[in-house]
Amino acid sequence: MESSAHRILLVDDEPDVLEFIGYNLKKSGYQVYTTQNGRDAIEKAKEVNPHLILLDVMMPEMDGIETCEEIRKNEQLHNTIIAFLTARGEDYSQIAGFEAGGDDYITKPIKPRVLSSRIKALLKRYKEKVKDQGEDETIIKKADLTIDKEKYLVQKGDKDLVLPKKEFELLLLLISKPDKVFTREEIFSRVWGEDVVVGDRTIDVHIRKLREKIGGEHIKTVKGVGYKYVE
Amino acid sequence: MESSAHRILLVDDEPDVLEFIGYNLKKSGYQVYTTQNGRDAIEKAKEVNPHLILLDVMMPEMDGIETCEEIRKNEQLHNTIIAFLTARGEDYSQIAGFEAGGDDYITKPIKPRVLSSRIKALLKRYKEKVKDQGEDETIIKKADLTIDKEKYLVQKGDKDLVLPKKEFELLLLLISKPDKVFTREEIFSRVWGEDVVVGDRTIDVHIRKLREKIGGEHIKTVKGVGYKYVE
DNA sequence: ACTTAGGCTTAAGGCTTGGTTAAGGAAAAT
DNA sequence: ATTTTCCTTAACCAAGCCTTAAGCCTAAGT
Repeated sequence: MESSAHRILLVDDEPDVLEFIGYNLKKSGYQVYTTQNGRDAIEKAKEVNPHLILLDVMMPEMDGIETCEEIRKNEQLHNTIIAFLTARGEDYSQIAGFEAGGDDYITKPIKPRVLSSRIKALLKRYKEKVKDQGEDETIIKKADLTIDKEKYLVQKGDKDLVLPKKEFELLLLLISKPDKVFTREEIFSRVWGEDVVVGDRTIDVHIRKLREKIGGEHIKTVKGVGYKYVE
Repeated sequence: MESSAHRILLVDDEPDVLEFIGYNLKKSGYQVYTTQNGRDAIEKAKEVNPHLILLDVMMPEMDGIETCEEIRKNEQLHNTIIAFLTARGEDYSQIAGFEAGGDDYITKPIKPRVLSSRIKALLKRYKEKVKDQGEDETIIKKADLTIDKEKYLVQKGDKDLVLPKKEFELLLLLISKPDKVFTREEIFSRVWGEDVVVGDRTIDVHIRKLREKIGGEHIKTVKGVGYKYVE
């Protein structure tokens, strides 16, 4: 029973808080882990792969923001939901929190009832997040194309193609939802990342190379909107 | 591009504030509408159905709280996020604000960077709110028409039509409220954006092309007023 | 019947947007 | 250190969407 419950990692430097919140979470049926600082938190997170991390912002040595950024760097923990705990009135940290990749923000003092419903909502979101990416499948087949995420390999018919990273990821994105039009913005943010800035023509060039390799009929342009993959 | 961006309605009695914040929001890619008092705000809100309303608390005649309560009475605007703008230190108004149905509370003076990340978070919340209720549908069906926002595709009967961007968005707008008459102003503001200026005949031409493609019987002209979609 | 207001139609150009190519720099492989 | 591959940029080109302009049509008012 325990192992099927949701795992929550609780991080705060004050033992009283750990005690109090931890007790309430356990009572609600969660599997609770605790640490008292950021560094241990990262270790523990890698170890137990929690569904949700509750992270105090104000901690000595390594604060919550920093810890969050560190956690976000870990591929394995990509789906983990992170929520910050903070004292009322620290507006500033809220902003930093979202920028660091946090998903929510809970102000202390914490009322158990509030916390519990908030966490329920967060875990619901977790499920959706995971479902959206859905197919963790390493192999995708579409028409005459076979894509192997793990091996970074694409087969067209019976020919093997080796695509460079950017081209591969672009293809993967488009093919993940056939017929859906991806805007340039979407493509940038999913393939290049939020804060990388590259010129407008960069996508075109990659699209062109893809068309060259997998056949132009599959990738269609919707002018003024974006690109899509069709069978 | 315009109509697919998030719409923000900004309400403040000081033109300077409208100018400053408005400029920054536009730069961040939002579609911005402004009014200088509560009564106009309610009108504008009904018209453009914004995702987010930024509402100054201190305004002559009808203050932000009152405006908020009024807006909350409107069923159509039930999903709209409302955030208050207020000078630091007016703590009492914060409580009143939440009681009136506000979702957040932003203190002036406003730093652009702070505002932008705050708004990003708010709009994220909007999406969840809407998704929970299952709105924001990507597929709309009306009579013999099927419109797929995601695929940017219109099906009439069993024929696939690919509409250019402006035509597509125009159709989307009209069909979003069948039988409602959209004035030319409304259409300009929602499809072209607030600050784009184009001649009067432009809409006619697009309407004509739409009629040509989806059948003239669906789109009716109401002389002197505007256009509407009927079954 | 004439006038006028408002919308319809058409075609032509401008202008936005995407395609193409080549070249230079960065990164990785040898 | 050298070579090769990959990514990005820039310049130019092509396509077609968007807008405009001008004349036509219809309905309503004079």
